[in-house]
Amino acid sequence: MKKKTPQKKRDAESTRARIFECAQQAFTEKGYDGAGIREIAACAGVNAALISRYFGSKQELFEHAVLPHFELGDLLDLDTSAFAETVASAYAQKPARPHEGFDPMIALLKSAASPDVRGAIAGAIDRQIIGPLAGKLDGENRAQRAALIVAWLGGFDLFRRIIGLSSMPEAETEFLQRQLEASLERLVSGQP
Amino acid sequence: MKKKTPQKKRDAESTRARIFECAQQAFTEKGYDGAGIREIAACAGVNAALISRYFGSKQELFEHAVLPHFELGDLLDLDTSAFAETVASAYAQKPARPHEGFDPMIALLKSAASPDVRGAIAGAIDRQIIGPLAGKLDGENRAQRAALIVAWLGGFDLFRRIIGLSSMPEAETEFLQRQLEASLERLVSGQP
DNA sequence: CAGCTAAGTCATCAAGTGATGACTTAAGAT
DNA sequence: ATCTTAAGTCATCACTTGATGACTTAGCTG
Repeated sequence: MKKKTPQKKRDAESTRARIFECAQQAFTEKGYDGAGIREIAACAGVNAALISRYFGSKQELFEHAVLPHFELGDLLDLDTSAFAETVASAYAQKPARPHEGFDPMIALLKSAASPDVRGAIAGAIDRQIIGPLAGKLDGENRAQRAALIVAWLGGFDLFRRIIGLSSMPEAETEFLQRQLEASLERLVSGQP
Repeated sequence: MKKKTPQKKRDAESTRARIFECAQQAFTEKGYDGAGIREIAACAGVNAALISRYFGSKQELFEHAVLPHFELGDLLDLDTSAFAETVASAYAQKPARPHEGFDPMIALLKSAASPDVRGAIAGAIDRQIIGPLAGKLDGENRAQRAALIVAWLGGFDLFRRIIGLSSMPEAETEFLQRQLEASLERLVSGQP
């Protein structure tokens, strides 16, 4: 949680961008409840009141800074056969414990308990992840299978990278990846 | 969050029990950060100061009231073949949205972001769940597989019952159960 | 340079946090 | 009946939280 680029003064656009970056990082580190407006403002080199002025409320800041980044991105371009392998590899290789920088999944998991943003989070996931992902799948119960994929990956990140279970450490990458991949494969293919 | 049994006066033991119940319920509903000491005290019909006196700190209250209930219970008696089916059925049939009463898994998930208790949670899971569960399993990588089972169930509960994804509603019990069971089966048996 | 507008700051509010030490009071023992 | 000890209360501290309205100041335009 340090200051970013040395701010050239009075440039609303870049100030806004700095606030975004700092908010993303803070929400990733501490979750919605844990991150304070003043802390974010300090990181951005700005007075806390400005954040309220720009975004109206902490809640809206979260919604603008974090929620839009719930997305599949490149993953959408993969064909279904490569999907499970690619995603499993990506998740298993994320660093196990100290995550620095913006990670939307971590920010989501750490903020899920806060009633202020829980609804918006659910909506964003449904719209921006489950929907598109379900669209890629074939067979039956696509939306449910998409949701289960998200839940599986979320649980993985939560217990490995946030709670930090000692049985899921850095070292075990390959084994974890294989297990993750096998379950994803099932959900992607939709076999009974 | 209502008052419980009408307190007969000056019975330390029953007061302690009332505080425990209220704390369990409050932590389940709002998580560690969201639940306040005064709120819990009010529910127990007791002054907030008493809680500090009894337990020293909110953190210790959480550790005594919630953590000991992370346990497998009856599940430990099942043979491995029945395990996946039983657990999948139990999890799929939990009510999807408004959970009332103490649910250790929900309390855990909602409190995982709080640095005050994260470490203790990790320890409790490792000791009280992963350990015993790994002991039941055969084959290789038992602890890792046990951890993945917990992560899978945790993710399921988190996205279905806390975040409330619209694709995992009450109705879909059977389908979700089948998917859950299939993945658990793999992790339990340890096949590649 | 003058002046206007947007960018940013300041002081402050009201509410709520967990925690503490000194107090009161009820219940059981003598 | 009194006395002691434990059970419970009260007032309060020191802080933090998000939010607001009035203020200052920088930078562009004419």
